Amino acid sequence: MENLKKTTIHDIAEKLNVTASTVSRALNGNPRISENTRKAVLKTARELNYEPNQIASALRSGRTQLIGMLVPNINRAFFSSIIRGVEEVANSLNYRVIVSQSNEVFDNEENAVKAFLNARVDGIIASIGKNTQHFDHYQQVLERGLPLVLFDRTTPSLQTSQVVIDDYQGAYLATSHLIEQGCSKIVHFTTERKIAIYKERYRGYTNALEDHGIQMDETLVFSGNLQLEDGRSHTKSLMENNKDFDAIFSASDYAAMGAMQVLKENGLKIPEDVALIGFLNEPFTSFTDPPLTSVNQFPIEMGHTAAHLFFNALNSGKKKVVPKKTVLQPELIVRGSSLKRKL
Amino acid sequence: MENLKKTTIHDIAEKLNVTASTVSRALNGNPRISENTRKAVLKTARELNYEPNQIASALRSGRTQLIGMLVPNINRAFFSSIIRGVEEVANSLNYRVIVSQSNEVFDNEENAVKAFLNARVDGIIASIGKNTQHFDHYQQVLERGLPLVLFDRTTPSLQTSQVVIDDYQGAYLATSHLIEQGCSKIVHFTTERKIAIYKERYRGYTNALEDHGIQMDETLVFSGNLQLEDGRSHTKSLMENNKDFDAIFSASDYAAMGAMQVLKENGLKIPEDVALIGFLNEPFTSFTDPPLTSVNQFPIEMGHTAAHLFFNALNSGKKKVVPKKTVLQPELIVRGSSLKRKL
DNA sequence: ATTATTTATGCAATCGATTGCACAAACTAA
DNA sequence: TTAGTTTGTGCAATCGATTGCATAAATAAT
Repeated sequence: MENLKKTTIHDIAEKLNVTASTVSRALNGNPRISENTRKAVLKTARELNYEPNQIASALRSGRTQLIGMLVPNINRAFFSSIIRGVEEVANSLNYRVIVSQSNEVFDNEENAVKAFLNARVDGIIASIGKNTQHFDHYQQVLERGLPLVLFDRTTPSLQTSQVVIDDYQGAYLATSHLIEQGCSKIVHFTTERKIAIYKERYRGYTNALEDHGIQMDETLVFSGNLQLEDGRSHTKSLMENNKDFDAIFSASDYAAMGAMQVLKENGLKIPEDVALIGFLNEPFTSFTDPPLTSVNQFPIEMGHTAAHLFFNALNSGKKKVVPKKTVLQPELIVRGSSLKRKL
Repeated sequence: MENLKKTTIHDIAEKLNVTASTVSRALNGNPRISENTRKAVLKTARELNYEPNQIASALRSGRTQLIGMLVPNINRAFFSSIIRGVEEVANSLNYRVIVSQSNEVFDNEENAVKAFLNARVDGIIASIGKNTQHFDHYQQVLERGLPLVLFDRTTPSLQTSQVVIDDYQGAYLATSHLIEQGCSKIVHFTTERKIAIYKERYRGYTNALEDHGIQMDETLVFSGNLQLEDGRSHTKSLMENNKDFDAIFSASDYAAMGAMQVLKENGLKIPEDVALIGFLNEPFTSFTDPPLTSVNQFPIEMGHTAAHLFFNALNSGKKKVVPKKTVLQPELIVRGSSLKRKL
């Protein structure tokens, strides 16, 4: 059949009457190898169609050139864009990314991390599951001296680098924008505020109100799962109770979408009767009618940043690096759903 | 510091006064090991917190438990859902998935495949880039005896398993539905029809027209990149030329969305004046106004199928398997953009 | 010309698990 | 009892590349 036998450094060595050590060094650009030998090795390598066996290299050197990447959901635009960002940086440095998803289930998260360690990844980039309460599995990663970078969903329990966007600022911008548009009775959709990011968004919302001298009304805050259905039911409940409100700031685009549907079903005009803002800038937000104002988290850039933090930690070697926390600034993308006054 | 030194089978062996061979066999369930020894090994392994080094195992056994997965774009719902599907199956079998994206650039595709081979993946699952014309890199995969499964974007040039949906059927269903809604002057958005899937959709469109006795009008077929902007410009050109049409069947949801925007901008009612159907059932399709009728490709199921084909090929070992082609049946998801008559 | 230094390469162990073959002990059959 | 099996382990090579240490050859210093 075909030439299935792969060529190794030994084949190259034999052909050139040198040893495998020399070939290895030549290929790795070791300065102790003479220019002539190096050239000969490279030439022969090409001729024999040599391709390094990364597994063998990994075993000996301890570096697999693999990054384990853990996300709650791979098929959500926000996360897949982050993966994309990480990958762009990683691939350019000849690293590969293994992806796993937790589906927000703690056991999956734990298993994925273990599987990564068994696969001997050089480090892990992860976003924590919604229901994760303890972090031993991540702690183990750190104890092995492997780089660990957390993004978006992080925890103060772990002493490690992380990248988040300024959720507070995003919420503050959104709420302020609504106020500037003349709204004052602003509803907020959030979720049980255990996770930092939702806490921060809530804080941004309340502070913006306060800074503009608007009295906060707790009955306008709804807590749920931030899915489409939650947005729908919150809005229905607003209507049924004849609540007086002129804007909704939702911590999620999906819930905002649910609100938009119910508002339209009830003949309310957006943004004239109720202005609407979501969070995350999901791809669909520009396709709704009216297009949905949202907060862009720059997921691809977040991926880039996560990767850079990762390689920083990786290259600093054994010497402990001070964990770095990068906070990206979000951007309010103003669209029709909140723009009452033509600028 | 911490106990950084990982325990190996040698540590277990030493503690039990047996050899590493025995430990290895015990851990792998080799029947030649006595029940007692096996139990002792497992117990000690647990005590010492042993975790197998997959790299060492991979080097010796030649199996890395890694699948290379290549997609054009990871942050597109269709592809990320397929990845999700593959992953679900792979992880349950203790395989990991390395993901790379080609961004439709041939060089990237080639490099990614090479990188996979260097990483010694056990096989590859891929969707071919739009502009890929030759397939040597994939041929090499096959020549090495590695499983290769193609999904969605495939080619007859490669003798290997593949999974696609019945694009013909999807387009036929869509077009027929429009006809049943009373439309007869049906526009089609497509792309240069080199890639099988678009050819098939075109064929489904024309055959449906024919079967319903409608004369095909070539001037109603627009070829472009199927992005939002393409949909917009095609539709504008229709309007400017005062074309007589009552429906659009787009081979992509994005182009359909572009059409929807322009139609609405021109005061046309959807579906009364123009009915509209897309393809892919992107998440946003249910959020547009009116919601966009589309063709569901069942991406997660496609991922499952791809994975199953992969493991079939993998487990059949050296003996050549007959490549299998699985064709999934699509489903027309009827939404407001095409539903003229209330059912 | 002799010693010291640099340069280029080889030697051999190593990473950790797997596996074909050998072999002792225990058991069965004749 | 002796030969023939079966059962359970050990031995040692192997996968392919890396790397600390040794060393021969070439060059520089005295």
